[in-house]
Formats: sequence, C-alpha cells, structure tokens
Amino acid sequence: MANSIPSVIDFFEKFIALTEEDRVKITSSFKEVKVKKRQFIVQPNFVATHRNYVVHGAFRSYVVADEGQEHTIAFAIDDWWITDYNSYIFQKPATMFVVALEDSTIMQIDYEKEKELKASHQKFETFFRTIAERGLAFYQRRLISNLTQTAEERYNEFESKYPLVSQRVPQYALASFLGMTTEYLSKLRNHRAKKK
Amino acid sequence: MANSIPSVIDFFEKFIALTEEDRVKITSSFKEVKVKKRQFIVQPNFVATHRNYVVHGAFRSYVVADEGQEHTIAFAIDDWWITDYNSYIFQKPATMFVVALEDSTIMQIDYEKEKELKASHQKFETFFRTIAERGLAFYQRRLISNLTQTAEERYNEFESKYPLVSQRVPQYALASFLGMTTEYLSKLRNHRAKKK
DNA sequence: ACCAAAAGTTGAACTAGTTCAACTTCCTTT
DNA sequence: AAAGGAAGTTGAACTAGTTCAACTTTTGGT
Repeated sequence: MANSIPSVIDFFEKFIALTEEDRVKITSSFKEVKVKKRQFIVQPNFVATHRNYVVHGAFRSYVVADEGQEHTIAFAIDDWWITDYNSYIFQKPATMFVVALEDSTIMQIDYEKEKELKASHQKFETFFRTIAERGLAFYQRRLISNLTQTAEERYNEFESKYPLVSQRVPQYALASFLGMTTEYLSKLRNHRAKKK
Repeated sequence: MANSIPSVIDFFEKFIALTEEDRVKITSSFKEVKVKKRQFIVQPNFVATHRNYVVHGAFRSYVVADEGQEHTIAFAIDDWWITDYNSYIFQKPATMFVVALEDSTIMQIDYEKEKELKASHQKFETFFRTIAERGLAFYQRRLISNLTQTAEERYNEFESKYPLVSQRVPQYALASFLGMTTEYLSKLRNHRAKKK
C-alpha cells in the first residue's frame, strides 16, 4: 500500500513549488489516521477541527433535515478533501455528519496547524486560497446544475463526470446528493437499462 | 454621494490591517466604473476580466438554460462582490450574464492587477483566501437550502435574511434565484398576504 | 453458513410546483 | 399624456418527482 505522506505532498505540488524544508513542514502538520467504515469524522454540534485529505477510501458528508431525511452534500474519494467547511472555516459547531463509506486512510491537518502553515510562508496562503477558489467554483457549478437540470439530466451528468464515485457509493447517498428520492433514482436506472 | 475609494478600502480592512502604502496600492489597482441599469458587465463566451465590488447599486448574475429560461445565480447590492467566478478564477469564457438592475457604481480590479496585488504582499493573498473561503461556505449553505427546503421555506428564509435585497430586485429574478417559477412565487406572496 | 437488518425495486396513488393562457398593472419612451 | 412593452397575477390543467407499501436482494455480524 502506498505511503500516505507522498500523496498529500503531491497534491500540494499541483499548485505550489515545494522545497525540501516545505515538505518536512507539511509532513509534520498532518497526521495519518485510519478510519473504519461507518465511522464519523465530523458530527453536528461539534466543531470540525480538521481538514481531511483522503489518501484512499470514500467519505460522504450529509445533513439531516427536520423530518429526518438525509441530504448528501459531498462525496470524497482518493485524492479529494472533505470536512464541514462552514464549521471548519469559522470554527463554529458543525451541522453536518462526515462518515466513512469504506475503510479509509486520511491525512488530517487541524485548524491551528493550518494557520501556522499559512503564516509561515506566503506559498501556503496561496495554496489554500487556490483550493478555496476552486471549491467555490465547484459549488457554483453544482448549484447551476440543480437549478437548471431535471433529475434525470443531473443523474446522467454525474454518471459521466464521476463514474468512479458512482460505483463506490450507496445508491441512497447518490440519490440524496442529486436531490431526488432513492425510489426515483432506482426507476431512472432501470428504465434506462430497458431502453438499450 | 459617498466617495467610492474608502468603501473598498473599508471592505479590505474588515479582514486585514492596512498601512497607508497598502491603501495607495489598492486604490491604484481598482478603477471606478459607472454602470447604467440593464448594462452587462459579464457576458457568456467572453472571459470575465474583472472582479467587481458594488459601491452602490444592484446586480444580478444568471445563466440561460437550453429552453431559454433564466436562472439567477447571485445578487449583489452595496458592499458585495460579483462576477462569474468560474470564468474569472480560471480565466476561461464565461457562461453567465452579470447585469445591472439599477444605475450603479462599482470598483473593478482586473485579473492581472489582482495577481500583482497578491504577489506583492502576503496580506493580500490572505484577503483573497478569506473571501474565497467565505464564498465557498456561502454556496454550500445555499445548496443545503435548495436540497432540504420547499419553495415556500426558501422564500421565507430569503425574506428574513435579505429583506433589503428582496425589495430591490424584480420578482422574476428572485423567483429564479429561489428555484421556482415567477407564477408560483406570486401565489406564495399573495396567499401569504391573505392569511394575515 | 445463517439470520436480521439494511439497501434496492416496483407499482399505484398523490402533490408540490409547472405550464399555459388571459388578464391587469406598472414602467419607459416619446 | 399616451402607447407599447415588460412585469406581475390568477385560475385551470398538467406532470415530474414523491410517498407509501409490499416485496426482493445484498450485506454484515455472530
């Protein structure tokens, strides 16, 4: 199994150039954590203390509405990041759950360490600025899909954009991510299959 | 009428401490532009060259779906920012329109100037990182509303959170922002009025 | 290997929100 | 001040997606 350290470092290097010293700094800011399937890494009412990089595995963040329905906000598989950003950024209580969908390995950085890292060198500030901007653009595109497309169109788009995710997450989680019921997604899938 | 320079400067000072030199640098990075009602500041297929701070006035960004319906993505009134972020951040062609809903005054910074500003001092990198993070958190909350709430709940929430915006934007724009038809919003408003 | 619980399927009844069409009111422009 | 268009309203018919319920399949724990 691949070592986890290179994998986060590689991610940083997509956006900023690192010296050997920087790599050491990053390595000491993160800690590797093994997470079992069904284990929570963020829970409502507790402050999200970490930003989590998924080395390998799969996670899902979701909120629970008044009547108890779960709504998936994000998925994260290998090489993605996940947390309750509203909680982490503002360091206030979370409203989301973040749960492992598989046995996983993650690299966690906590809020204070991240702050030190950013303060230590401009390039780290640049790194976090860049991923925040990309996250912003991502959520904006997602909102546009939700406003402009039908359930079936959203499903098709997801399948073609993220075939790997689609295979690894349970259907009820995908349905609530796409903003539809699990029954309806089941129908979409099966009607589609028949048409072939 | 208030001078536009102090107003952007004040915004920066919410997040970072500025020296007199910094203020001069900011002032020279932005240019004031007067925009007439119905004038576009971003259009599809053109790269969004500026990030726009609204000194006073009102704007709306929207996309046009296949069948021609407009979907409002964001509003911006006094002291807010607006652009097509997906276009601006990646400097690729826009998919949105951004149009003035009133005669307005804005302060524009272009992509290159912003880059220089960020490169010139860590604090500016911090500033843009902070607003990107807040934007991300904002869009994530908006997505949650869209997934978890009914049309009526979204309308009520908007009215109580942004009463000033609600008064200044046309109803068809608000309806499409909230993800419903203008007819349905009209019914919600009037049924509500009767119940009193 | 077995059993209980969780996940997924299918059909029938339903409803929140859309569509269409006709009308009224409010802005702009001249 | 008038005219024409854009914005908003109302009701009736409709539909995409939900809800409910009964069932089958898969998964995980002992």
